[in-house]
Amino acid sequence: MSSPTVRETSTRQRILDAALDLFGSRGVDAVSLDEIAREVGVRKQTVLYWFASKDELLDAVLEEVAAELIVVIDAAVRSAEPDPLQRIDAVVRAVFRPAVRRPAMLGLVRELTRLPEAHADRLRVRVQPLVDRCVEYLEQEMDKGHLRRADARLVVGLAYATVTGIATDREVLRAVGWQPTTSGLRHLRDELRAFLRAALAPPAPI
Amino acid sequence: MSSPTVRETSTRQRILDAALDLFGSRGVDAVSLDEIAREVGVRKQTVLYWFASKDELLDAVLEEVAAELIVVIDAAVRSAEPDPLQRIDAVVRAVFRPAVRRPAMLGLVRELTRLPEAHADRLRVRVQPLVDRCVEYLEQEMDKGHLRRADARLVVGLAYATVTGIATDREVLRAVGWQPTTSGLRHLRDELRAFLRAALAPPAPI
DNA sequence: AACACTGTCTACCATCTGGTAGAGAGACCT
DNA sequence: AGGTCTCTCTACCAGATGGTAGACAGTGTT
Repeated sequence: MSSPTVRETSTRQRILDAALDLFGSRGVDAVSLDEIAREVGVRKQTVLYWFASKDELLDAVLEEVAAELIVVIDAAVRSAEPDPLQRIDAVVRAVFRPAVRRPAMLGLVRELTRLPEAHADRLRVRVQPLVDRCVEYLEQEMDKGHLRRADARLVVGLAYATVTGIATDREVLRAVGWQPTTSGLRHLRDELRAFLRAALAPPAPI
Repeated sequence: MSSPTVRETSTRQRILDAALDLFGSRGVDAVSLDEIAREVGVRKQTVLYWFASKDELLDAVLEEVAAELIVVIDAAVRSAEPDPLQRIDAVVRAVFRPAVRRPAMLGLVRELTRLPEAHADRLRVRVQPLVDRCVEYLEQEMDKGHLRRADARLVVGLAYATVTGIATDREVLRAVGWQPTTSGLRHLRDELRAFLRAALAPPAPI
């Protein structure tokens, strides 16, 4: 099909990347095809050549987000420690860097709520198995007493909300006086880990 | 000035309300003045009569959000128990209902990150004192050993992110199979409270 | 009766939006 | 050389957007 000729940073891919960043950081409706094209250094009609419509472009972007999210999280989940708290910690560490570096990514996930259901479903369906696996795992560990007893489904949602919120809501961090320096980043990550660990740990440790 | 003649739901106020809901739920850029006007049952030019421009309307909306947020949170903070965990619990309970009932409210706060700084500042400046007071309070309680020792500023940010995220990210809740029924709501609220309590409680209780 | 003020409206306008039609340049194939 | 295919472009277009100008009706005020 559209197998690349030489460079892998094909026009198509560059459009996808630019669209992800713009959609995620400023909102889908607020970003015009002209703007995406300008960002890539190309005309709007070139964008429409690769993606028949804005809708189709958005679908492709969501597909990419799903793929990246799945890769990052799945890898972290698999290669982690046996202790659930450490395993969760590994996921947070793995997610944190890309999330803060590229807030558009999670920003786009957040954007889902504002999108027509058809689009939202496209991403949700892909991520769903991952969520279900997480829930199942948490339930097992709760049963074993390794995690605080709670509704595993909602705990997944709550933990996700915490991570996403802190990674995307820059204004909130500004309001509490946080600075986006390197050490600030590390500090934030560590506090986030401690926060989640405390929220998930069983009430009476060992 | 624009003191209402008879009904308090003046055109101006109805425009503000509609704008808040639309801006907050769908994004500022994605909502047109025509749409707001249609929602109110009036022509676009009437909107522009009350607010000279979309920017000015947005400013007024942000001002209203700030006022409401401050009232709700401040009241909960003041009228609460002496124990910090119970006090936090009271705040969560107080914020939760309006937040879930009118997600546009917190949605608009989230929207700040996407807005020009001038607008973001307008709200942040108003909420800042409240944040500072919260931080100070948490620090005191941490010193007394009533709360888990942590960076109080970031803890405020994290707790806020959790509440806002769970209240506004409907898609996430759908993904974990949550249903917006009455009992579902209560259940969600209780899990949220337990989650935050665990995240903030000191490691060795009593 | 004349006037001014208030609030809503109709009539426009320049600009931007997503999208169509099709030209043109280069690469590849025969 | 001729033809086809791939990719990017210019030229448009219909509709929406934020905003201006000003008409018009109702309500006091004098």
